Amino acid sequence: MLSASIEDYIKAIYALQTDRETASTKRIAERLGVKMASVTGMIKHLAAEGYAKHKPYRGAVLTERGKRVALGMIRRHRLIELFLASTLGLSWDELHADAELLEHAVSDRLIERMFEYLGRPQFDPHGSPIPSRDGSMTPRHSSRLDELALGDTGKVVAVSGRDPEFLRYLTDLNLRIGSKILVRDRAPFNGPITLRVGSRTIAIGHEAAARIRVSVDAPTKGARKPKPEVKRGSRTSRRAHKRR
Amino acid sequence: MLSASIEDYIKAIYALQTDRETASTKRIAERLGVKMASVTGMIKHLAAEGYAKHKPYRGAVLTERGKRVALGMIRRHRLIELFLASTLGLSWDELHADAELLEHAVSDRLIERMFEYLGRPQFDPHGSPIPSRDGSMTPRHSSRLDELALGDTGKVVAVSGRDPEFLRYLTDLNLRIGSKILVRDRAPFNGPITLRVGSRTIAIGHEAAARIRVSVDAPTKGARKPKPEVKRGSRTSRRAHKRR
DNA sequence: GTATAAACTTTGTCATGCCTAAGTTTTGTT
DNA sequence: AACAAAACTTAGGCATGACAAAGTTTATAC
Ligand SMILES: [Mn+2]
Ligand SMILES: [Mn+2]
Ligand SMILES: [Mn+2]
Ligand SMILES: [Mn+2]
Repeated sequence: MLSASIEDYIKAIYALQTDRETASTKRIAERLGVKMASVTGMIKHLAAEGYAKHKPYRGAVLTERGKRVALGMIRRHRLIELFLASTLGLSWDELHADAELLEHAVSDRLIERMFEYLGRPQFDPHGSPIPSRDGSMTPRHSSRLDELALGDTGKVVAVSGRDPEFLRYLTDLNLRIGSKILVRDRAPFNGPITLRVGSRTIAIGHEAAARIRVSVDAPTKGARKPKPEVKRGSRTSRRAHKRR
Repeated sequence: MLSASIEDYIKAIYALQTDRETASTKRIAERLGVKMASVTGMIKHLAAEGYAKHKPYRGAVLTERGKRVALGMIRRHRLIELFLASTLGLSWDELHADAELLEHAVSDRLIERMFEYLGRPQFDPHGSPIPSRDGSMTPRHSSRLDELALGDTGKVVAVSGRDPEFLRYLTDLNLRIGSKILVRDRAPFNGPITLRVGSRTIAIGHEAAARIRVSVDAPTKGARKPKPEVKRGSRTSRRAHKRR
């Protein structure tokens, strides 16, 4: 059995090597809250055990074996978050810390029971895909909110950061998974983005917007991109979504 | 924060000192699956931290502080078992092993959410009382099944051992929490006890019967004790222990 | 191209929690 | 009382996983 530490290191390397090609010692250390010396030691251990390859002074990369472990842990983590949200009604900002510990303690049997109980779900409460038992994930065509064009409409499908403060901030703004949005204005120089969310108009920083993933509606034929700050009728979206 | 090991040691000492006055090194070691030398070391550590008193060559006794920890852990353990049974529908033989690990990983916040979700329950799926936040437990007036008299009727309210084999055996016999039983026969020399359970008649060993707690019905005025279904039933076991 | 800074590794140390082997105390015979 | 067995403690060691300090490599600045 792998220790909780090892599982967390593997998860961290996986997450980091997903943007960049490789996970640097420094970033792993930051993510896990340990010193770089400890990371070097663990990378060597992981390499010795066949979970990762160590390129000295160049960081770590997971082997196939390591990736399998990582996806297994992500599956557990996300199922646990969804399970806690579904049963105890925890809000999305309360989930991560508990899941981070429980992922190492919940038995495989329990995980599979949760999976069935939840109806074989595809996504967790943050909109992230839940890897299947064999490690495949349903990908989703979505855009970063900060990259939408003026007038675009869409629906929030996922949020990256797991910082509770950030998630509560989004909740305050009425932004949650499924929220419909319309881009009203985009200030230049990485300035704030103004959105229509439900009946409210909000401004959100570039930083935050980049952490929000949106599925953009296909433009309706004949629909004009609305001019910014202009009063408009109801937004036209071809697709009939359940409305609120 | 206390380590999982320490929490398990404290729980073990609590359980052991509840029968006997004191928890011996040997029995703690057996219960936790470690060697006696390890137990001695840990007892000294617990004593140094104020959770227990060590009487060398005489075992360990928890301090008030230690007892508080023990009751807290028992509360967690039992709430987790009930929560898993209620949500995922795990049967009583599947609960203990998972709870034994989860009790160390679930946050206080989650425990309290479970407590509310479950409607502030008093008993776990094995019928054991769940300590309240302040450490008090609802006691229950019940008798060991092996001490019932011939003709007694009652309801199963709790089962001690947590061995899955044993619990599945009881399930096969139709014995679960709430099952109504009637004592049909008691063989002498610690022999089997014959019971009516629902519409079935079963025989259960003395050993097993001692692990089953029953709340005995008050005898109805005018009700006859049914005759044991033995023809030559006169070598009757001595009836009535502590009754009435 | 050299100097400095940043990233990284190596070495040695420490706390936990377990074990084996050896020694001590208690208990149970006879 | 005397001896053996059982229960227990002590001493020494090992694995894990963290850290600090010191040394090395790579990147950046001038
Ligand atoms: Mn999470
Ligand atoms: Mn974790
Ligand atoms: Mn249990
Ligand atoms: Mn435990």
